[in-house]
Amino acid sequence: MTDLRVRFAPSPTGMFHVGGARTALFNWALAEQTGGRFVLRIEDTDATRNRPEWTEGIISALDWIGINGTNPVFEGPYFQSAYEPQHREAVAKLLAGGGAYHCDCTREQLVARTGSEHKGYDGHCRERGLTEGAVRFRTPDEGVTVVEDLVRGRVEFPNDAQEDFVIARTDGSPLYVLANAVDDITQGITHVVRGEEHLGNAAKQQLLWPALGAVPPVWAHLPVIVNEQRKKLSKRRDKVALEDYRAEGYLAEAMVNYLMLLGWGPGDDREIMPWSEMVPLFRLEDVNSSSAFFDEKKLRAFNGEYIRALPIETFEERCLPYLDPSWDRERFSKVAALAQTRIGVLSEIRQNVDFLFLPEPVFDQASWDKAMKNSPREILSGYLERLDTVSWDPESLKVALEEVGAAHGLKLGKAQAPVRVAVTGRTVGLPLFESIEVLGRERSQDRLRAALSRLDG
RNA sequence: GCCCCCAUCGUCUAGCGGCCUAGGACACCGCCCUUUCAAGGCGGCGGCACGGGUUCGAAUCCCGUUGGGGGCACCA
Repeated sequence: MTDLRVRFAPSPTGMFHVGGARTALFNWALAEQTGGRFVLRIEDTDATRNRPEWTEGIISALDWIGINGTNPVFEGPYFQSAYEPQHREAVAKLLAGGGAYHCDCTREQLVARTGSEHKGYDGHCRERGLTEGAVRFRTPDEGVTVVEDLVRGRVEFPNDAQEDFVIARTDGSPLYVLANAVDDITQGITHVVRGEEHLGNAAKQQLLWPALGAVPPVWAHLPVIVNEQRKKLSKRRDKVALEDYRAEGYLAEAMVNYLMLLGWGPGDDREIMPWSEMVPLFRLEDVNSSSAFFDEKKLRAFNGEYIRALPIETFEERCLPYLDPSWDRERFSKVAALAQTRIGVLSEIRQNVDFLFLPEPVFDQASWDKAMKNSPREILSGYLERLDTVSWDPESLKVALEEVGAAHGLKLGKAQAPVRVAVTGRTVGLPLFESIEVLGRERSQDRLRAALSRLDG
């Protein structure tokens, strides 16, 4: 099937959602695997939330996760608002063919007639022959509407529970369900792959497509991504902006890998897998139909894997945005490899190496207290003295501290604690003797002296 | 209230009637390695929501219950 056309149709909002990213990725995988096309359509019909920079944000977010270019073809963006004439034309056509009718009932009148807030429209205006008012689509009264969904199977919607829904407002402007269907038809979409929250729309659109003279697409409704409370991810309470993860130092490859595994798996026991290997394996039929929790812990573990797999030069470059520009690049290079196995997100690089560049290490009292337990003065001053003459390499620096520690009955594990905090400000971090080596003799000694006077102060 | 979807370790999943004593990954807990912390290695904890069927045989099929979730706008 080389004529597959999928689409991703976000409405422009301030930030691009990880859920949207997964939907886009699934669509993109399908396009790539079949040599089809991916069309981006910005659903901007709601003028109240529509700014040009939102669209740019969506495009750059998609670009970041590899959705761009010509293989497969990235088509668009199209703007739904630009197709309003077609939408109106479709409404007119439906009106003319009897598939839709005008209605001037107000919400209040409807509730008064049916005696309920939840009954739905009662068909009051069906035969009134109005020429003005909102436009309602005439739905069947009996039987069922069937949506054949690739991830959910056959889904049946009883028609008696489906009201004649509005497709155009009183002022003539078309509504989403209609516009969305018209655009999909116009743009030759063959597979509609979107979030589960649209399943109800599919029931309406399954009716709309034939009424508009088109054969319905293949439907696939993906499970929602949820938070720890099992609620759909919401921008209000959850961390959902792709950009935030990117800024923190998550690699696109890790994000893509993780997102693909939310609702889908390659079928074997592998999880860390490059995009190129996932694409040929991807099948909508294999997508899970139950909701999936977005687990940042696991994402971070994946990210760590990808970070460690980076060639060292690449790793260093990727770290640069998280370090001060004034910090010496060569000095950083000397410890980069040591830091690479110690971080899960790029932004964590800073706390691992800052002591090499700051005039004084960043101390926190808890670490200090914890490390200055066993003969700290003796260790510090003893080591300070040894540093005058010791040969400047990690092994010698280590042996020297071992000896100082032994003189006070402390093994290296205990003896290194006060030195580590004195030099780096922290109780955990890069290997100590490599750190001291890179820091240099004078600065290391300065820090030991400073720690000594801090102990007395 | 109505419609729809879903249900395997805490989490993401493998499983699509016998290969299951239910596999992997993340998380967690030990041990090893070790100058701290990681990384790495080894091991452990932990699950088929419940009740009925169908079948020689059910995590897998059917029904029900319970529990979650999504949707019911002249929003998208």
